[in-house]
Amino acid sequence: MNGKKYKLYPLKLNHLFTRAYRKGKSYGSSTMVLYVLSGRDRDRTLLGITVSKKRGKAVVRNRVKRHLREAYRYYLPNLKNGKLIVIVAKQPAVDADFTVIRDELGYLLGKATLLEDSK
RNA sequence: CCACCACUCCAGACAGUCGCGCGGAUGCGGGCAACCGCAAAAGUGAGGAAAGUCCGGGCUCCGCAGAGCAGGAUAACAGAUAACGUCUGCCGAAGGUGACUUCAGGGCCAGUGCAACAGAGAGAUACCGCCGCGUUUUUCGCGGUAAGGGUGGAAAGGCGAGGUAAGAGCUCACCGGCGUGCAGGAGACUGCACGGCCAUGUAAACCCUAUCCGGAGCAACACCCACCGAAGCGUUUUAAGCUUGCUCGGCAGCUUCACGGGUGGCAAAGAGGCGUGCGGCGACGUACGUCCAAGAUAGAUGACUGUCCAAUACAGAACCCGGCUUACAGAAGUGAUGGGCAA
RNA sequence: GCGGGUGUAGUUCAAUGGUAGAAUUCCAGCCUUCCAAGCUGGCCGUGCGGGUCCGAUUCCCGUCACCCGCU
Repeated sequence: MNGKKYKLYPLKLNHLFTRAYRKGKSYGSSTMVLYVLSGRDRDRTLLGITVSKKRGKAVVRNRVKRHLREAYRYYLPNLKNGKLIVIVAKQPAVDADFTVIRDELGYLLGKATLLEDSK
């Protein structure tokens, strides 16, 4: 961590979500789908998380969102800047263990070449 | 000890590292302005159901809710409450050996409707049968009858006696229902006496009776900065629009399309919790003392490690309260009931 | 968050409180050299749990699922 703070910037605007779905490259695994697009801001990478109401009730959706956010935070120090990332949770993510979600997210981020020199 | 009943309470704890929302001492920067951005110390951060949105309020606006009709809700009685469809007590009914539990529990003796099929007949009857008379070999015809058979969820109030050709509330006793009177009770109701009458079921069928209800909802609404668009109707009687579904009455604006941002509302404090005293069978009221810090706006609680533990179920605040209903792993406690054993 | 609506056969729809029906699908048979079409027959049920009623798709309560409108 070497003392430096890495802040998580949320992606909130609807049109950015729509653009990520339409124009972004997608990478899938069993628990989630990753949409990646180059953003306008060079210094920040924005993260949006989507958990559909079909996945469960409020408690379930919140838990999935927290797991995804925490997993994202785990890779944050090695992440490239200037991207838009949208993570869509799939049904198996509801019952998945956190370590599984973390490993799959790492696999997808590597596949999308978003990680700088992996330590 | 076993079984069962009622009620109360908890909803994993502690430590460490990283992370999130609110908060902003303080510092830096931006904007014409409202204000915004960045860093950040202290402090602080979901529930008993936060849920379903089924009721009742607060609050806000429309508006002046003014009249009538329609419509909706509730339903023994008395109380509690801001209010309620909630709660308490009590009456009645049903269940349980019992502690106790459950009940949409007003009115078909106001009126109307419906009761399929079966059955002779569903508030109106005679199929079989019984009895009498005529005929007479049986049979058949006429009359009487509702005790018996059969059908049905329900069949002329039930049962016994008298009575009769056979029978029948035809008469009588008891019971049930209704009415009147008297007594008790705050009342529902209970008890007793007398009396006409027998009156099927269904009001979660229409309906009647009593009581209550203006409409919309924080995406309400107010303010600030920017923008000040288009079309249609109306301001003239009508028509159209809004006001409640309709009529009268009222309003001067209304409808459709297009369309930025921020602040307040909104959060530490109220019909608040706990304790004690007093009043009340109780719901609850009252006096005193004491306690209280979520406030997001794509929406904050997670990850890892260790210890303890019987174990973590149902589940995430979105203007705020009082209830109801539904979901739920378990843990703890209090009181009562029935049975067994021992003293 | 608020307001409103709908659940009937695999599908699209009916049904005054009185045996849940039609079309289509599917299956079997007939017809045909075979297939299609046609003809005949059959299978398939009221979202779920209670209540009222003699009897509930229908009436009442609860619950679940789905859909629509309002930023």
